[in-house]
Parts: sequence; C-alpha cells; structure tokens
Amino acid sequence: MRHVRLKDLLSKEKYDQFSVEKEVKEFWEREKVYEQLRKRSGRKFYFLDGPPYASAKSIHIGTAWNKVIKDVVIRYHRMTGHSVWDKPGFDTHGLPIEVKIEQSLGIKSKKEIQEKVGIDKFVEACKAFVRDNMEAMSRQFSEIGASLDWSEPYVTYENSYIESGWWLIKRAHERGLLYKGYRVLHWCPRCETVLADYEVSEYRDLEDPSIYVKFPLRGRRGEHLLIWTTTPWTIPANVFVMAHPELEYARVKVGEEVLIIAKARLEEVMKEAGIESYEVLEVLPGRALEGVEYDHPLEDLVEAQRELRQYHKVVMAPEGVTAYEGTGLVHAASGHGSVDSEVAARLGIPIVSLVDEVGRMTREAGKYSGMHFRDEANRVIVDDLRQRGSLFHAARIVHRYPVCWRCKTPLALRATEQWFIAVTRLKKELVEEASKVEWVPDWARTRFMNMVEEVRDWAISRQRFWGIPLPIWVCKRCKKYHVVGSVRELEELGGEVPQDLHRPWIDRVKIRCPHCEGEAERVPDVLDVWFDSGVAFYASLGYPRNRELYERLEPVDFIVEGHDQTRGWFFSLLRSGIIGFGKSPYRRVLVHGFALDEQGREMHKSLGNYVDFEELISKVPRDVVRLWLMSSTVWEDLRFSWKGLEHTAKDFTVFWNTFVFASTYMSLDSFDPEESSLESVEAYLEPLDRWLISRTRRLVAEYHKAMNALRLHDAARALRAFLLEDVSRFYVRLIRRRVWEERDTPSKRAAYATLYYALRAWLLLAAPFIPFFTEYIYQRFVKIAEKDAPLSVHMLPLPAPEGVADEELERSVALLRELAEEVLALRATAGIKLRRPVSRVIVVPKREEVASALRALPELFGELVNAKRVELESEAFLESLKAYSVKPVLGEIGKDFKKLSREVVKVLEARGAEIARALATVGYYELELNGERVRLERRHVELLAEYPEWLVVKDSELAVVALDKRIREEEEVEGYAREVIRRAQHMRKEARLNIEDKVILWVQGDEEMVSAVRRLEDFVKNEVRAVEIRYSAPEEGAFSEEWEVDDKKFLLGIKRA
RNA sequence: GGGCCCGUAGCUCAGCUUGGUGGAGCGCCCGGCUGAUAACCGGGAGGUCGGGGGUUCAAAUCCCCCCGGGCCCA
Repeated sequence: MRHVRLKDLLSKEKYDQFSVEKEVKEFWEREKVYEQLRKRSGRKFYFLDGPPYASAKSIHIGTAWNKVIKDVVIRYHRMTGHSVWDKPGFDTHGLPIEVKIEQSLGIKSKKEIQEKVGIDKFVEACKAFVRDNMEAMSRQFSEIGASLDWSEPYVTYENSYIESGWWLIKRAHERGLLYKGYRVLHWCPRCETVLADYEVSEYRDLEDPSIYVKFPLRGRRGEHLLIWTTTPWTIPANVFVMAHPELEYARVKVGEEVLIIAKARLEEVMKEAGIESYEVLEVLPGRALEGVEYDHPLEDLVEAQRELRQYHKVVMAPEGVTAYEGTGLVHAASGHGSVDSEVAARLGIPIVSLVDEVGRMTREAGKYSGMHFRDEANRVIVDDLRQRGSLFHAARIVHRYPVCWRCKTPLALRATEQWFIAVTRLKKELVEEASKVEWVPDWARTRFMNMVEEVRDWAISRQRFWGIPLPIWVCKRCKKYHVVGSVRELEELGGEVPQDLHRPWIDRVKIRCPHCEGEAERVPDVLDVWFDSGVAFYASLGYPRNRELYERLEPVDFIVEGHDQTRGWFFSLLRSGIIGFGKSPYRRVLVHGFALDEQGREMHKSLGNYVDFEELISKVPRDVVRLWLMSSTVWEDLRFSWKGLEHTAKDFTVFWNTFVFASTYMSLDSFDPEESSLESVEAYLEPLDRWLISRTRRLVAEYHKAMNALRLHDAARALRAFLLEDVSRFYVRLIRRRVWEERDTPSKRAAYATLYYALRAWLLLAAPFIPFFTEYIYQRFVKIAEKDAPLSVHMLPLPAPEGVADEELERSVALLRELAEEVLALRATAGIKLRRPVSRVIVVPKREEVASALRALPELFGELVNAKRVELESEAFLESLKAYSVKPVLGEIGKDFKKLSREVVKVLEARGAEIARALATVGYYELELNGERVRLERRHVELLAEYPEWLVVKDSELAVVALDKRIREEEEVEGYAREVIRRAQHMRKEARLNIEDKVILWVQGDEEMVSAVRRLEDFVKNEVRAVEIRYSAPEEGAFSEEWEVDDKKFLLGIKRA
C-alpha cells in the first residue's frame, strides 16, 4: 500500500540543509537529471546568457545573483511546458585579460609583448588563463544550482565564434556601413590602443597646468586673443581659435596691451590673474571676430606650424565655447579634441596630431619632439611661452581627467586611423526596434532610448592582440581592401587557414587581391571586445555556418543583466541585430540591480568589503542564498546582509517542519493522497479546509501572474508568506487536534487531503527558486505517494491557475483572525491564558461583514480565542450590562436638601446603582427620607456607567469585543485537564517516546487537578495516547515529574504501555 | 551638466502603478502557546514616509524644486 511517508525525515532527525543539498546534488548527478531535463520537448524558449567576463576565478555575489535569476526563469519555463535553450557563455577576449597577462609576465609595454614574449606565447597565455577561469566559474555556477549546459558553453575565443563575428563585419561592409576614418579618440599610451567612448569610464583627480595664453593678432601689434587651456601640450598642434557668435567680447586694455576676451569672463579672469586695473575699450559681438587672423606663439619652434599659418583664424563654433569657463576663445587642436576635430572637418581644416602611440611628441612637433606629452612637453611649452611673454597667467588646477579603465594611465585624445561602423545611420531602426522590445521594468526602455539618442559611430578596431582579428585584408599593390566573411572565403582567396584564427597566426595569411590579383595582407587590428558578446545571439548557435538552429530559435525570448548593461550588452546586441538582420535580436529584457555591501557601497576586493562567493556558500546553504537573493526586488540594488540570510534560513526550518508535520501524521495514518483525493473528501471539507484550498489557488494564480510579469521577487515573497502564514501559522495550528484524533475520521482525511494539496502545489511552485530543498522533499513525499510521479520534481508541470478563490470565505477568515487578535489582547489584559477556555465572548460587530463572518464560522472563531460560546450582540445589550454608580455633587445636594443632605449622601452610597439606573432612564428618583419626600435629579449627581468587573471590553475598528472573565466549573475543569495534558505531552517528548506509542499515565496530588482529570478522563486519554490513567504514585521505572500550576502541586508519571 | 533609479521605525525592507486612518521582519521589554517547529502568537516602546512647495475634501502615493546615494553618459 502506498502512502505518504517521510521515512528518513522524521522529527528526530535534525534538519541540515547542507546535507540535503549534498544528497540532492549526488542524486542529480547519479540519475543524470539535468541531461533529461534538457531533452524535454515543448514550445521553444530561447534564453541567451549574457556572457560573464572570464578574468577571474571567483565570481562576485552579483554574478551569482545574475545566474540564479536566469536559473529561476529557466526552470519556470521548463515546468510550464517549454523547451528551453540554456547554453551559457563566456566573454574571453580583450584588454583586461591582456593587462593581467602582462602583469603575470612582468612586462609593461606592447613592444615587450612583440619583441620579448612573442605574440604567439602571449595569446596562448591569455587563452590558458581564460580557460582556467571558465572552469572555476562554471563550477561555482553549477554549485549555486544554475541548470544551464555547463558541458558546452559558448566561448568567444573559439574559431567558430570568431568566424561568426567576421560574418557581421562583412554584412556591415555589404551594407556600406564599414569605413575607415581618421578620428580623434581617446588613446591609452601604455596599452597603445584606441579606446571607445564607452571605455572611457574612469576619471581621476589629476593636477594640470591651467594657463592663459596670448595669441597675437596678425598685423595689429600689441593686440591679442586670450585663450585658456589645461593641456599646454596641445598648443603646438593649435590650428584655429573658436568663438561663440552670440557671446559679447570685450577689447580690454591691460597695461600697454589689448586683450580680446568674452565679456562674461572678464571679471573672473582678471581676478584670477591678479590684475586690478584694466579698461574695456570696446564690446563687440562674437560674430565680428570671424576670420580675425593671429600668429601662433611657437610658430618658429614647431615644424608642423609652418603649414598651418593659413588656418590661424577665429572661427564661429558655438558647440565648443561656453560662457562659464575659460575666456570664451577656445584654442582648437584639430587632432586632439573631439569638438575641435568636428569643427575642423566641417570647415575643411586639416587634422593635426602631434602625439605618437606611446604618448611622445612626434617629429613634426619640432623642438618638443620626443617629449612625453603630459610631463616634459607641458613643462617646456609653458616655459617657452613665459619666456616669449605669451603667457598671460599660469596656475595649477586639479580636475577630473580620464584614465585607462584597465591600467589607470592618463589618456590622450589623438587622431588616428580606425575602422568604424556607421551606426548613426541606423538610429531610426535602433529606436524602432528597441521600442518593440518589452522592457522590465518599464523605465529601462526610457533609459535605453535616451542612450540611443546620443549614439555615435562605432570604432571597432583596436591595436591589440587578444581579440577577434579584424577580417580586413589590404592589397599591397592597389591599396584596396577586402572584407572576409568566413574561413571558406579566406580559403577561396588563396589563404592558408591556420589552426587558430587568432593573431599572430592569422597575420601570416596572405590572400589574392580580388581587384588586382596582388598580394593582400590583413590589417593588424583586432575587434573591440564589445563586438564579441554583441553577436552572441547568433554566434553562440554557430550561425551562419549552421543556419538551421538559429532560424528555428530566433528571436531570443529573454535576456536579463544588470542595469549597467543598458549601454553595454543590451545595446551591442541590438546594434549587431540591426546590422546583421535589420531587427532586434531579443523580445524581452529584464534588468537587475547591483549587489552592494552591507553599507550600500559597491563590493570590491580593494575596499575590503568583498564577500567571496565560495566563502558564502560554505557558510550558507545554496537554497537559502537563492531564496534570499530572489526575495529582493529584481531591478533594485541589493544590499548584502548576513542577517537577511540568517532570517531566510529560519524560514527554511519552518518549511521543513511543516512537511515533517504533514508526513509524520499522514504516514502514521497511512494516508494515500491518490485514494483520498480532494474530490473524494469534498463532502467532509470544513470551512478551514476550503479556506486553505482557496488560498492555494490564489497563490498559484498570483505566482504565475508575477512570473509572467517577471516580478520574480513577488513570486518568491508570495511563496514564503503562504507557507509561513497560511499553512504553518494558521492551518496547521488549527488542524492539530483533528489529526491527533486516533480514529480514522472523514474530517481527518479531509484535512490531510487539503494539506497535501496545498503542500504539493507549494513544492512545485517553489522548485524553480529552491531546487535542492524541493527535490529532497519531493523524493520523500510526493514521489512515494504518487505512482506516476516522475524522477525529479523539476520534471513536473507546475499547477496551472484553476477555479476561483473563495473571496468571501477568505475575507471572513481574515476578519475573524483580526478580531481574534483583539480578544487575545483582552485575554492578556485579563491574565487568562489561552489554554484556559472562557465561557463566552461577546462581539458587537460594527460592520455587516463581521457579523456574517461570525455567523458563518462560529466554531472557527471560538477555537481561535478558546471560548465555549461566542455571542453576537447589539450595542444595547452591552449597555445593559453596565453597572451604574453615582457620585454626589455636594453643592447641588446641599442647596436643595439642606439638613437632609447627609442622609441623602448615605442613600446614594447605599443604593447608587438603582438610583443611577433610574436617573439614566427616567431622569429622576424619588424616596422618603425622615418622613420627607425627596426627589433626586440628574444635577445632584455625576452619573458613572461602568462594565462590571467580570467583563473586559475592547473597542476596535471591526467590533466591540467583550470577554466574560467568570470561569465556571466546566471551564475550570477543562483548563486543569489541559494543563495536565500539556505537561504529559511535554514528558512524552522528553522521554523520547514515538508519537504513536501508547502510555500509562499516573496522576497524583492536588485534589482539584486530579478530579479534573477524572472528570475528563476520556479526553485526557485521547490527547496523551494513554490506555489507562492511574490515580496513584507512578510505578518504579516510569518517567515522572512534579508540576505546579496556580499553586496546585501534582505529580505525573508516564510509561510506554 | 544630462537621463534613469533609490531615500519609509535603531537595522533590512513592503506599501507608491490605481490618493482614503503608515506596515512586516529583526532587535528591545512584558505576557502567552507548543507532540511539526532552536518554531510561533499577543501586547508595549519606536516614524517630520530625505527636505520644501503645489494639486486635492484628502498625498508616503500625483506634479515641481532642492538635498543625499547609485548606474549610465557628458
């Protein structure tokens, strides 16, 4: 006979979530559960893993959170009939890894890589490093239960992935989006590569010169343009000066010289320069300065300047000028400033860049050639300007200056030749496609759109080694270039394809120029690492070599990453999708928060507040970590909290205990859930059972609603609240007595069937969140009870929303629970323990729904407050219980009754209640006193109305509740019997008896106690499972203990019968 | 400087979309319950809902400004 039995899970065994997880992991591995899960068929659900960057061995808590979120969604979809694509990925190329390898090899420059180490060794080292990291990270991800395919992740360094990447470059080329440009971009002189806009993300407070320089007007002796700069090293490359057409400029006489400066800046600049005496000669609009020529102050020292004389003019460039800093005249170095270069391009002015790839001034910089730009060149240039009298004022300034995100070297803006994809031309498509995407939460859309609005062309080339080689070959003879889209194409063009497509091997591949048959060589660049992950949506599926898979799975149904990825991965995917396929590659995006430390700061190893993942899961069980993570609002930042974890762990003990309770009694009674289905016990369901069923249905519905809206935290919280509040704290507490009943009653079966229904549903719904715990319980609970139950809980379909919740019943129960709290508060003030029954509770409802709830569920309420009777009464009834008394108002009495006053007061004291009632109702009271008629009226007394001392009353929002404190014999006897039962139960537990063991009970001592037990002998016997009660001293060998209740002493003994 | 998010009890956070007497857990004090429970229940103390202004009969909630923190950009 099958029935529920948690054999290995009985209460004596101490619950240990760590061993639960260990056992479940072994079970999953032994039975190859994951492999079977993957194979299941159903509607496609294409999930795409945002590949973490494999630059370290240990994962961040935030990375773990990220994968847990993914796992919950994946498991949810598996359990709702989807076939889930669950290939994880790793991002493996790029500068951060190169920098780490440089450090480990003890080298500092690009040159050393090429000359001392060799690119081949260097690239191999990168690959080995990444491989180790991936292995460690994969292990940690599977430790936390992430059920993705760790045996075959997609890896961006693999040949097939690289080839897929090439395809997109080719597509861009075919669409006419690929171009080579000479552009001003941030450059790291240490890494010797260009950095994209989004890579310029770190700023440091650095000290720089802050100088005001005089540029003499050509042919007007003694008159100068005054410019301001913090980068003296750009002065040799000065080509023109920018002014704002709508600003007012002043010609100012200072000493013997005339300076031109924005009027709005005049006062401040003079103050800074310490000049008190100056005279404004004239104010003119910026427009008037257009075309004014000047001479470069260092013209004779800088070779490049010889060519530039013709461009030294003031030009109108409002985008480069502000009225808030500087002088309103901006020195423009077309090769060293982004606005400068744009203005130059607009006006057909040449781009001049005088800094080389390692940060030294070039040969064209003449005197300054070979000097480092920020150190020596800055100093020498300032000196030269000073010597020539061109320096108006020099100071130092501390300002935020961009540094390399990897090596913290200050960056230089310099013009270089780079490859670009003209993304700006795709802006309309980007906006259109992004607006079709479902963003959760919705503000992610706003954020994304704001970002797209500012989109710039994408500089895809990097002058480095460890990356996807740029698939562009340039002909030595005709100088035309050719973009290669695949390995096969490379072969067809006569290239000898190497084993590994990385540099340096790919560099040696020469092809036939398709234009002139000359020999073509690859350009030496690699691709921006952001390119890699951006193509994951098709490259991870092997497209275009394998078209079928992608065509079947696309589009990606779901992605989720941190909010920093709005500009990162979410954008690079969309960009690649538009370039390659003209549409968004994904349908739905969930944004999650950052995992911060306990103080709300970022967690960093360098800050010393880093919680190591391995340490975390050695201290806290995985499911506890998961549930804690998932209870936090997905898209908000998460504060790490040991306390929060502890609290979550406590909830697990309640989960566990609830199942132990259920299984213990169900197995004791050989309950078979298949035989005693909910339908079969329908007729015996009590209101409380119907309530739990309704609550369960509500949970199912709310859970699915939350999951579908990706409000995963709402689902997690609902799961916790349901088991804790509804099942454990309420339902189970109230059915205890029903299931403790020894006979097999229909009521008991109904309770079991209800409880089983609720727990089974919960177990399945909780499975995506806490896969270990639910699997463990499932194996010992559902799996044993149901004959067709599958191997693993994760293979079951989730309960679907069904039927309707019984709103009215739930509302009634909720009201009664609230009302019961009021009564419990009354008991507390009256000092009557809950164990002692009271004879009656009076309720005067203030709302009809309270009254109808009480009429519908009187027993439930009686049980909640342990009252024999619950009386629904009117306010008038309560009034009638009030005892009235009077307090004489001596002034009035003396005035009216003179000498009789003393007697009147005596009467008031003696017959106060009677008089009070009369005054309250009729309004007067007459009596004869010393032969005189006396008429007492309201004004003679203060009327006091009080409830009798045996009644305590509490007013609340729902009702006035009153508790009759008078304990009748009946209740007293039951109360004493319960005191005995409670202690006998305690002793059973202490004596380590099994729940089903029968005992003999001895009771001896206080008369009242003993007689109470005698009078309720059957009740006591049933409750403590006694076959017999002996009213004598416990026999030798019995477990005995002395007790005292209300000064009544008694001795109890128990022994297994 | 711009866009988006966050700010609620000592601590961790719900509540805000859709305005209607401010909540939970932890911690503290007092009391109670318990043969699933190292669990739980009740009471008490604890709040300028970051600040200011506005809309409204009514604002934690909607609008504007400011302050502090985060992310992304400039």
